[in-house]
Amino acid sequence: MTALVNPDAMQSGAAPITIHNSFGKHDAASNANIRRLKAGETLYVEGDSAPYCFQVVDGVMKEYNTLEDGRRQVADFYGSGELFGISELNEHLHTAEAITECAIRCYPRDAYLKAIAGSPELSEQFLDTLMTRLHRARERIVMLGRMSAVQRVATFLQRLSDEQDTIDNVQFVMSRQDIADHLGLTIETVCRVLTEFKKKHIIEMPSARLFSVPNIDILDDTVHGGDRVH
Amino acid sequence: MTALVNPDAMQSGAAPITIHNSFGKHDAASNANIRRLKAGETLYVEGDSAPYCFQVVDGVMKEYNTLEDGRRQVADFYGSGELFGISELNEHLHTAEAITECAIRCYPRDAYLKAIAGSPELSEQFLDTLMTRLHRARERIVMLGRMSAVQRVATFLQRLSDEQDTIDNVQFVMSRQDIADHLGLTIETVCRVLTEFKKKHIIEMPSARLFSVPNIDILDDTVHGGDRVH
DNA sequence: CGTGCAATTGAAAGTACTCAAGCCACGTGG
DNA sequence: CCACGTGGCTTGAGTACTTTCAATTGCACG
Repeated sequence: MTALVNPDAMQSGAAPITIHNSFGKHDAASNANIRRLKAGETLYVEGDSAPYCFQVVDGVMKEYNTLEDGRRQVADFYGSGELFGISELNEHLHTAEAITECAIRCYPRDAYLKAIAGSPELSEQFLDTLMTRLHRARERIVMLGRMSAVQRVATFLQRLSDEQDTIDNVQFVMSRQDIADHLGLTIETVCRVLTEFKKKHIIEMPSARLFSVPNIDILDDTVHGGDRVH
Repeated sequence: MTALVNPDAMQSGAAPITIHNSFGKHDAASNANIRRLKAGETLYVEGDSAPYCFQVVDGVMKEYNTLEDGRRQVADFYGSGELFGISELNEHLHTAEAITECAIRCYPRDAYLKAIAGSPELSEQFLDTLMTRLHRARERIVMLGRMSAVQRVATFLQRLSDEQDTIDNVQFVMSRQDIADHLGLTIETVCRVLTEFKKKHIIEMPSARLFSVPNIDILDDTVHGGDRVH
């Protein structure tokens, strides 16, 4: 897994959304500086020029788009170790905002690309990251295009559970609104589905920001054909 | 119309879905072989190992996923010049099928990756392709997550029109089913939206597989706030 | 001139959305 | 210490949009 500047970042269990990686040992980090953000603070906005690439050291970030009429679509969430803002051609295509308090490492893009060009190993790592991103994006396309609200929420719960590597007291790091904007639903629908899950004992929710999964298989079924059944 | 291998491919306006490129001059093509597919034929299936990367020489391909219950999601369409099946880590995550008769260049993946590693220029091109794919995917995420059926279809018509670089007699290369599966709609909804557009004179449809756009701006409005208005 | 598949249309049902109100935890100030 | 205001979450009622199911039409082909 990803080792980081700040060894704590990983163990602390603080970072609910996992990983991927990074520059590994290679020390392009030398000329990178750390930026700290409060929850809700914006790192860059859609249309900004993109002189830096970023990596989450600690905390959770989200990247999203806003439509004319104010509807939002959250492209992805990034947790400790993950790179983001890397695939920009010239300008940022999303807005990046801190969900929790964050520490972000900023790599000057030029140096970064040069480092990649110079090292086949680094280059491979980078390609890997990019490909993985593409796969994630495509999974989301399937979800948004062809899955019901119930399936989307169930899938999302799975993801959180996987990333936090537990079944008990999994945290919702982000607000209902963020979840809704990520899943292409409204906040109300997300709520309703969650209470439906509670009623069916698919999950327990000791508080609004925590859930447990008594039986993973049932959640799994829900992700797959679980609704649709009449 | 569709033209071919030859230089024409791009200029002729033949390839209905355009864009992007390829290995350029670099001759990794030397040890690549051409494979011909009939319409409807499958090049690879989700889960296949992925020893090759592909490039459309002529025709149009689609890549899609199938869910347990048979619902499909078309990830993307690829026209002349476009690379596909490139971002696979180990195995194919989609099924690739010919929509029209196709000629496909197949690059052995190893040679291909080696070529990339060896040439910074090639590597850059490849990165570029990958990034552009990611952007496309993310645009689709916004579409699927936050746009109405009307907006999705309008966006799709724009894309076709752009790619074929004309406003008159733009071709639907793919079936209604493919369009529906791409836009996350049903075939019926696609039809209804199209006839709605006809009635509103946003488009004309001399035949089921052709349309013209008398006034681009109206289509544009439709893509943006055009519905939602009460 | 059938046959068969693709596209279109209609009617009914369902799912998710909108708008609106209620709830709850928490922090502030009286 | 408790009333009050705030923000995030939940619930309810009604509606709008899409889907589902079921025909029907259109068109290419033998």
